[in-house]
Amino acid sequence: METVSSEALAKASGVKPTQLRKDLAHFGQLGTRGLGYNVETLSNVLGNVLGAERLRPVILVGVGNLGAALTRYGGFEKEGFEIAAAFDADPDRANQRNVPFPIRSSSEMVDFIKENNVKMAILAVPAPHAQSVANELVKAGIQGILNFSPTLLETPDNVVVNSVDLAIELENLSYFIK
Amino acid sequence: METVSSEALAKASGVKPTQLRKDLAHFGQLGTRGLGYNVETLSNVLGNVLGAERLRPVILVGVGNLGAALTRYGGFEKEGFEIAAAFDADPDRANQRNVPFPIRSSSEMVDFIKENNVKMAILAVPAPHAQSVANELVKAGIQGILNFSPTLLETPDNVVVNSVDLAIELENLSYFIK
DNA sequence: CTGTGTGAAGGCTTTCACAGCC
DNA sequence: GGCTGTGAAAGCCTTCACACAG
Repeated sequence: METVSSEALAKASGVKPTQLRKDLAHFGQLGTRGLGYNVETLSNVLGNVLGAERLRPVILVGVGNLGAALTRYGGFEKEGFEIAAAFDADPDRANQRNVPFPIRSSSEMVDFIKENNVKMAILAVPAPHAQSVANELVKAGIQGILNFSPTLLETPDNVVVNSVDLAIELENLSYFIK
Repeated sequence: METVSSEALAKASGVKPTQLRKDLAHFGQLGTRGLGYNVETLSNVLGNVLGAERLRPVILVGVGNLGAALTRYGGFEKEGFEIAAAFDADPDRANQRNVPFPIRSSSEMVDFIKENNVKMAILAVPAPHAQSVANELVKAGIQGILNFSPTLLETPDNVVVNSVDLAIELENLSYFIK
């Protein structure tokens, strides 16, 4: 399969063909009229746009129930992310959750971030600690935080936060039912 | 604290005061000019809107890494949801994850949904099984699915799907970094 | 003839400005 | 005077219609 149409891509991703074309047009003239998009070219361009050409290191902070599940999740590698290290305030407790790699003490976190030039962190600590840990992350040079705690994080403008609140996601659903 | 201003609520939730007022106005004349919103009244009205006045039962389907973490997550009760039951294709394997309540076999799922009039399901099965399990859920009467598998679920129009793809959430973040 | 790229139109959401009520 | 409710304006995103290239 050499080429693919906006129609096929749209169906696969659940949007309308025009939408997809408009969006792709943002990144240049990617398609060929009458033919569609060259699969390899498109894949490369999007890879660049998303920064997926290299394996991007991410750290996990907080190895409780959810954090431990994330280490075993496996879906991140597929998208080009690698959990470079996991940190917990109590590594011994966290190590009992048979996580596939060693868990370090939070005290080593800042140094690790700086030494390995890590830019992204997954934050899965209890809500009361989320803000203070986020502050540490920011100070250490983290630029993006995927936040799983039900907290509104305050960060400088140059730090991006993406929050996933599982209870709120259920609430969203619930609103539309009956 | 009897009343609260749109400004205070806005700061707490990370939106602008005008935004918040416009949104609340959708549900009627909730505030008092010059005073703000009565906390109790507002809480009751929003509770009704969101259907939070009663504990809404939800079932969990798929008790793997992520599913098990969700059972221990605890944040759902706070929003008025109760995991009424958990199902897995292999309950024995799943039971080893020390989940706080018994896990039933998938074969009992459809009956349970019908008997208990369950309307919402959390779907945390491996991607290859997501669609077929979703089909079963829909047939049994489920109206809302919180989908954690990286799959585009096909469902009838009267069934609402809210998908959370953890890898994509990281990807979103990544796009904004450097 | 097929299927992309794109200006224009349309629709939706946010913000503004201020009238109106406590 | 303080703070909500709301029409109007602005901004943003989606959809349409079609020109144009292969």
